[in-house]
Formats: sequence, C-alpha cells, structure tokens
Amino acid sequence: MTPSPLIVIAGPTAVGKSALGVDLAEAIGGEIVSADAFAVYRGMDIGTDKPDAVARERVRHHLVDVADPREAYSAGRFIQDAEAAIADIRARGRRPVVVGGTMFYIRALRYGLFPEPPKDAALRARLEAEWDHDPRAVRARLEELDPLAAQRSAPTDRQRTLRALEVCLVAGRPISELWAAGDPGEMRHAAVVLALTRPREELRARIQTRVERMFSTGLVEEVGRLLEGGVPPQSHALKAIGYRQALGVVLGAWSAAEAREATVQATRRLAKRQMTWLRSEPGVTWLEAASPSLLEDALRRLEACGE
RNA sequence: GCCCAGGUAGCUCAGUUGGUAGAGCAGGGGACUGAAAAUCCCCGUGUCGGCGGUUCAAUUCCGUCCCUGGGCA
Repeated sequence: MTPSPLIVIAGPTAVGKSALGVDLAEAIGGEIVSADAFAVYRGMDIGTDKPDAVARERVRHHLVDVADPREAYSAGRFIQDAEAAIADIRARGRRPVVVGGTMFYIRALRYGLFPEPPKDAALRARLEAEWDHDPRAVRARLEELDPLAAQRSAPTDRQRTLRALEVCLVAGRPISELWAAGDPGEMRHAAVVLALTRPREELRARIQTRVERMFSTGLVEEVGRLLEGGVPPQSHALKAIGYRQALGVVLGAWSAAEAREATVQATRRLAKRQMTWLRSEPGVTWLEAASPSLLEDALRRLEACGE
C-alpha cells in the first residue's frame, strides 16, 4: 500500500505555520516534522521561535533540538533525519505533517539531492582562500572543468562556485553529471503543500512584533549563553537572522535598537525570498492564514486532494 | 521681525554653465541540487515647495509667498 501523500505546511516566516501545524496534526492524528534549518540547534530557542512546551505537549515534534550549535547542520542531514522521522511516524500508524520555512529543505525532501562524494574539508578551505585572493581565477577554473555547472550560477556567487568546484575535484567528474545522475525523474514523495499567506502589511506587522519580543525576552542573552557554551562567533548557527545581529550587540558593535531594526529588515527580506520560492513550487495550495476557519479550510483542501 | 542655509524618488542627498534628472539606502521581482535564516542576479517619472516674470525653452536665472533648520533681536 502506498502511503498517503505527505502533508507540508509552508509559508513566509511569521505567517502562522506552527499554529496551524499543531491544530492540523492534532485533528488528523499527526506528528510534526519540522523543516527549519535553525530550530534543529539546541539552545537556540528565542530567535528561532521554537514551538513551546504547550505545543510540544499537544503534538509530538521531530527535528527540533537534534543538533549541536557547534556543528553545521545541512540539507543532506535534514533529508536523512526527516526520512527516518517520517518512516517512524507512519510505522506507528500516524500521519507526518512537515512544517517549516526552509524551502530548500522542503524541496530537497520532495525531490532528493544528487549523490554527494565524500567531504574534503581541507580542499574547501583551500578553495575559499583562493577565492578570497582571486575570485576570477577560481571561476575560470570551474568554467573549464564544468561549463554546464558554471552556467547555472552567477560568476559572483561564491557559495555555488566553490561548492561546484569542490565536488568536481573530489568526485573526479563534473558536478553537472552528478546532478543528472541523481535525478530520478520523479518526486520522492507525493505531497500536498499548504502555503500560508497574509496581506503584506499584516505580515510586516507580525514580523515587527515577533522580533521585538525576541529582543525583549532575551535574544542577546541567549547568544551570550551560546558563546559561553563554546559556539564560535563565526559558526553557521550564529549566522541565523537575529543571532547575527544579537552577536553584534554582544561584541559591542551595535546598540540593541540597531540590532533589532536590522533583524526586522533581514526578516522581511527572508519572508520575501520564501514567497519567491513558494510561487514556483509545484503542487501548492494557497491558504489565507488570517481566515477564522483556517483549520477547516486546510482539512477541506486535504480532502479535496484525495485524503 | 531681520540675516543665513536649505526645500529634487518612501529616506539621505547629488546634479543640470537654461534643453523636464541620478546615486546610496529603503522597497519590489527573480535564481536556488549537503552553509540555504545562506549565496547571488535584475528593477529608478519624480507637479525638481507654490505662484508669477524673463526666455523658443525654467527644476536651473529673477521676483514673491509658504515650509524646515541655524543665528541675531
């Protein structure tokens, strides 16, 4: 018997995904699989707006607090962890509900990633140094090794250029070949994606309120605790929106007010990018998050999709 | 009340030796294959404060009025 489609709740940050996730999971006998690149880290509670004790009491949450902030989590690990959680939930006769705003993770879960060659940290470090010294030379090397891959990223895109070059060198063949090989031609999961939206002004107001609350309830102190716990200032975890800015306060570079405003702005931009991603995501069903009958709306959509 | 300095894009300002204007920021759109809350790409028409005058032509020069800073009374 094929499992029923994966239910995914997505949308821009602060739109109200978590609340609907808990309500919906409770209504259908489900459990939540978080798709959030920073809620995975232990000790990062305030700035990630992690589900609180009440929510976790009502519905079981997976992939929250599963990583140490001193290590770098990744999309690859997310897929592994998510697949394990989904299998576990289904084995117990319950329904997985994927909830989160990290669209890259959601897309990776739906379509998969190409088979990655073993990591080579030393090589990556070397390439980074080379890029910082002469980006154009590094870029020229990728264009020679894998013109197809080069075509798919801007010459100024450091992250993609380095990643592509690294994989080409480690695998001994163009990354574009691996991409092609890793494409199974079909989705790994049939999914119903419920995308939440709100009027722009309303979303902005919610972002403002949420960020103010993060700072007034101790985001800066949380960053202080992470640093004391051995998380290096340049770690992946502290690049998260809000954490980066709060770190600026700890280091004395910014006032709390400046950090707060910068966080609001960065969060708005994040929401914009999440919307861009969602607009092009196939199989999306849009829902107005402010609807008083949101849960019923969601249940009706699931029914309409063959649930 | 008088004397300065300003009033140009949502904000901060540049500029036009007279031919209706452009940067940064903000904002918007897009890309996305193990860092993704990352990393990048693209997008600038607005009574140039109001009204008169000079001029073929005024945002630019002149007059006047209004507004905002600062100084003097």
